[in-house]
Amino acid sequence: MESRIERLCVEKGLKMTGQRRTIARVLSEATDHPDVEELYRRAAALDARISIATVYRAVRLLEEKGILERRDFGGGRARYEPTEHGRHDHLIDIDTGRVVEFTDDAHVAALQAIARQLGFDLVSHRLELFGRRRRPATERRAVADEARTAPRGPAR
Amino acid sequence: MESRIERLCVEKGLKMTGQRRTIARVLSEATDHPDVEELYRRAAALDARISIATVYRAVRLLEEKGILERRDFGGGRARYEPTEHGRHDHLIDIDTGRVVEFTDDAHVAALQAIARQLGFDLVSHRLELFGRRRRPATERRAVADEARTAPRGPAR
DNA sequence: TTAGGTGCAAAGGATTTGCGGAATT
DNA sequence: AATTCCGCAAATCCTTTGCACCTAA
Repeated sequence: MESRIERLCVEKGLKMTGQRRTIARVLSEATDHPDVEELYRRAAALDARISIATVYRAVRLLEEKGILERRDFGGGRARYEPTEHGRHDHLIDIDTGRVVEFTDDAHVAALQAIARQLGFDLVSHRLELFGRRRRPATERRAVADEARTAPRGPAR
Repeated sequence: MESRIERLCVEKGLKMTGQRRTIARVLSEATDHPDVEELYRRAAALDARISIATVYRAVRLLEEKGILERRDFGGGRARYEPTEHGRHDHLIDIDTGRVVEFTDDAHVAALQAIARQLGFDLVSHRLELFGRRRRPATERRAVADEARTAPRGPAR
């Protein structure tokens, strides 16, 4: 069967080789935000005759075509996700690196106002929250006690 | 005279060499967000016997000491600015690359609420706006007309 | 004196690219 | 058949590091 990303590739007039089909499938099935290395691993598991250079070329091409979006969550490597129509931002768990998506419709208007105030039209924005998982109530009390003694500064 | 950053270095117990003093001065005088290459250029102009490796080592050290903050505005290279107490975010002019700072105190509470709702405590965040300079009123009308005909999508 | 800094050049990690051969349209 | 793509290895770009030599404290 034809994956969603593959369909988009065809619409854009891209030549569909076996490798590209595999990469498209991996991307279509991904629910996370894999980096190139990870995409390569997943693609190679389905078809061993794929090189990482091809993966790099594919994500670059798909980004140019607007099918993929490149993200940078720190850590030096780019991460990718399929372009969606519903805009969303990301919260990164600083302990595990896990990424949670959320929508912030309520804020876009506020951001536009800020930009306008500075003399700009808002074209796009990047909002990332870095957080730490909250513990259950009992444990949370202990954490609060600890914090009162030695408050931790903002991390990064 | 002793620059502001140099004073902070001394407070942190760093050994003040000639190179480091020069870099501290360049940083103290910067009002923008230079990358390492640019810092190197400015420092070398004051003291030719500085190597770029030293600049890399200095910014890394100063970041660890909390004197500098590393920024990533895309483009592959890190950019630096002195740590300030008033928290601020950035608006990047997509046409010129110029960076404008603004404060967003009003939003922090809202961001905390979002994080909590997702089960996290907010540790820090990154907010960047990408915008385009607004034109004067007469010209703006023309732009609006144009937009009504062919609305432009969110850029990147 | 000595712990820490510096320059240089080599090493690293992520990403791109030149090239001859291969697969798609 | 023409165009586009692929694998491989070499090349690039930004950043870090090993080593032998300085220098602030």
